[in-house]
Amino acid sequence: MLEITTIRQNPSHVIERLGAKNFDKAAQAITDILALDAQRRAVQQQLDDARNQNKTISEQIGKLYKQGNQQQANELKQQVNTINDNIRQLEANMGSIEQQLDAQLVQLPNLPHQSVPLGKHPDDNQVVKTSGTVPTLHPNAKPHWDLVTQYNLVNFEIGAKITGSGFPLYIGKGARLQRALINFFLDEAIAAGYTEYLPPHLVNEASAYATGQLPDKEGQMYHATADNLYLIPTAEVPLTNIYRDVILKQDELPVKLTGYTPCFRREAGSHGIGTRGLNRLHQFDKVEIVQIQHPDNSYQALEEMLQHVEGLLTKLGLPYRVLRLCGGDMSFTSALTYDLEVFSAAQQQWLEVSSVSNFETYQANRLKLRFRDTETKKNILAHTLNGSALALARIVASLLENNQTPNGITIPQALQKYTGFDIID
RNA sequence: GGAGGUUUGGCAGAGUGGUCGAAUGCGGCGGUCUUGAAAACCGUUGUACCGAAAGGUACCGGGGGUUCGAAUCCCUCAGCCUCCGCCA
Repeated sequence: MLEITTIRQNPSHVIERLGAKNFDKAAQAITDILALDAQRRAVQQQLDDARNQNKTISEQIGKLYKQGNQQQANELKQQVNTINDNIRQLEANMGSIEQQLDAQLVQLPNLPHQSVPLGKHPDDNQVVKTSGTVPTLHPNAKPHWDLVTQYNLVNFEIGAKITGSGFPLYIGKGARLQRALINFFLDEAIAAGYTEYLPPHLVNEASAYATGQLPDKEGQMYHATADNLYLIPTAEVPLTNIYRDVILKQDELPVKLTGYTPCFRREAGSHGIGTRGLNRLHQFDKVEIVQIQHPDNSYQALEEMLQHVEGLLTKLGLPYRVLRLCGGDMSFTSALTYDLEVFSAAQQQWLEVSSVSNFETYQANRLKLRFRDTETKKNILAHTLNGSALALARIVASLLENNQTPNGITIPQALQKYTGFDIID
């Protein structure tokens, strides 16, 4: 959520930046918000005054009772009753204003960073780098959804029988490859200074709200209604919520966390081309990296995280490209996002395997995640960042496709000590 | 799932209706003393909102209620602890 002070101090800048994110009616929204903000402050002043009167007189009543002066005390009670009627009205007023203000603020997306390219569609994303070479496949090369059947690595039909479509069943070397990738990614993150966590896979409403899944993306999460818990769509939610309502010491920054979790996404309404096989699932595995940073360092940290993910792809020998997302394609909560896509040679398609974002203070504001500035002694909202490092299913898809040979599918060198085998045949 | 207990500031721990935002201790920060450190002593030490400031308001697990007045009484929800049941 944007900070009200930012809006108050520089409304025209906010409107301009919201425009860069293709947010309609930014000017109207900001006008409404400023009006509500002014109302809120005026009403609060009145409320504070009224409460002060209540307190002062109540103290007097206490003293009068001690002196045994019942009659005068009763007179004052009448006065307080009138004040209390006023307080009740002001409170109701205040509640409604705050509700409206909150409803408006929650609808504002984060402001995009200056370097974010303008645009509305994925075509407007900027390719900032392309790396690695696309392999030349043999004549009988197949897309991964055929390979997994040929080598009995994944069975979608049985997954569908057990649960439903989009819940694959990994088998034998297919399952071991998943496990190997998870361990590889976690070890790499630990080596880069991240602390490993194994968080809960269901979260409560407050957590989902704090990282921005609620209220915007309600329908995209699985909801366990009996207990009002949500299945996590990404480890970002539990990992970032570790630091909800926390005030860090400045020297505790940066905080670097990593964790593996399965991720659950309803992906309501998305079917068809580009969703075959492992390309798009309701459940997939992912290792996430999260950083909590001083505002001065967050963009440098973003570049480091990008490099970390690039390093993983390089070690796996996968051709990839880095996109800087345009305003229209970025997530609601992000200020700057890099997407990393690998080229899956048999389906001749770029697959998004990672998204690395700086949220600046947008999440921290909802989380109430701050640090105490050693100089000014003030509590300042921290910057939060996260990235996939990496999402497994699509990595598996491209590994299988790109590394297939007439004799089997080869395992990248870096992964072999984790898999315990070097070929799937 | 059943029964009981508990939830107060960074931590420990008082407070059971009237200057309580909250005693005291520990910890933290600043200072005196010291060659330096420790000890001792003195001071200071929660968060948020409104306000130019003075100052004001809210917060004692969350929400609601009673009262002129609630950390304190009532209702309700949640967390933690103990015992029982069930169970990987």
